[in-house]
Amino acid sequence: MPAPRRPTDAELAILRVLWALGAGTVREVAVELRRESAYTTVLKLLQIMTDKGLVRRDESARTHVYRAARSERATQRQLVRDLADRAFGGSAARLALQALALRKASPEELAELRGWLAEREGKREEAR
Amino acid sequence: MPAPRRPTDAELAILRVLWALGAGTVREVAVELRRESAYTTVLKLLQIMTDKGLVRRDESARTHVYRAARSERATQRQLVRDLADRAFGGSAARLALQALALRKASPEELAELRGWLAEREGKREEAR
DNA sequence: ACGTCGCCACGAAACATTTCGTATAGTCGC
DNA sequence: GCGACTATACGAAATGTTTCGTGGCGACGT
Repeated sequence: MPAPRRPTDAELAILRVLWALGAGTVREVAVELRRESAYTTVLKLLQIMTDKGLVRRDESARTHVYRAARSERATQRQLVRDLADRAFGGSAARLALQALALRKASPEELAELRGWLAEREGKREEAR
Repeated sequence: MPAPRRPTDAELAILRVLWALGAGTVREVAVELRRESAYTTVLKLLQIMTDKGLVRRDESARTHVYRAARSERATQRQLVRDLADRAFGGSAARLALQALALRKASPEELAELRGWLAEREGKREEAR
């Protein structure tokens, strides 16, 4: 149970909706994905995802309410680590560099990046 | 053929070997993946990948020689963009920050990152 | 009470991925 | 030519993913 498998594409699309809503019924999720999937498709996916442990289901009411079992952040971490392993020889830093080379970062994002690097530098100094 | 589909896990494992070798026969690739896949599995995958346009096959000799159709770099770009779209709302910069938060960067990688950021700063100055 | 509607469960089709066995044929040494 | 070895091609099973239809059940209005 500590290692739920990597979410598939369709599962991830549903998780995105749940993260945005906080929680939601099948219909609410289906409405958000209307262009992509029929109601029963979303229902089936959510049932499968419940079995897999990707979402949790509150069955106290007749209309069930679903929540993502893991945070968006934790899932992103898992996906990044997975991609780093599969395509970047395990180096998340190399992955990061490729990502940065892709598009222009916003000033806020650049500031975060500088902050991270500065903190990292601080640690190196301390270590002396 | 601007849009070959995202390589699957098994396909990516083979591409990694081909990028490392430059080019290789089925047997050479299979040897690298010995623990994971039987010879005919690798052969089948390479045949499928040829159809998909992921690799190119030189059939001039009896023993065919395969090459990755796209560079490692270009494929990484595609995968990063894909993951950014699927899990980071399209923001490659946020993906990069998550990758860095994994804290597994080596000194060399940190240096690269500093270099990138410095260059970036330079551009901002120039733009004034 | 009855019809209608929304909801969930289930099954199954359609498709993709991954695996490997078997068939077939070229090549080399003898 | 014959046998051993290696190569590709092909088929098909096993598994995973995604799709949706149908059926049954309860709630609600009239």
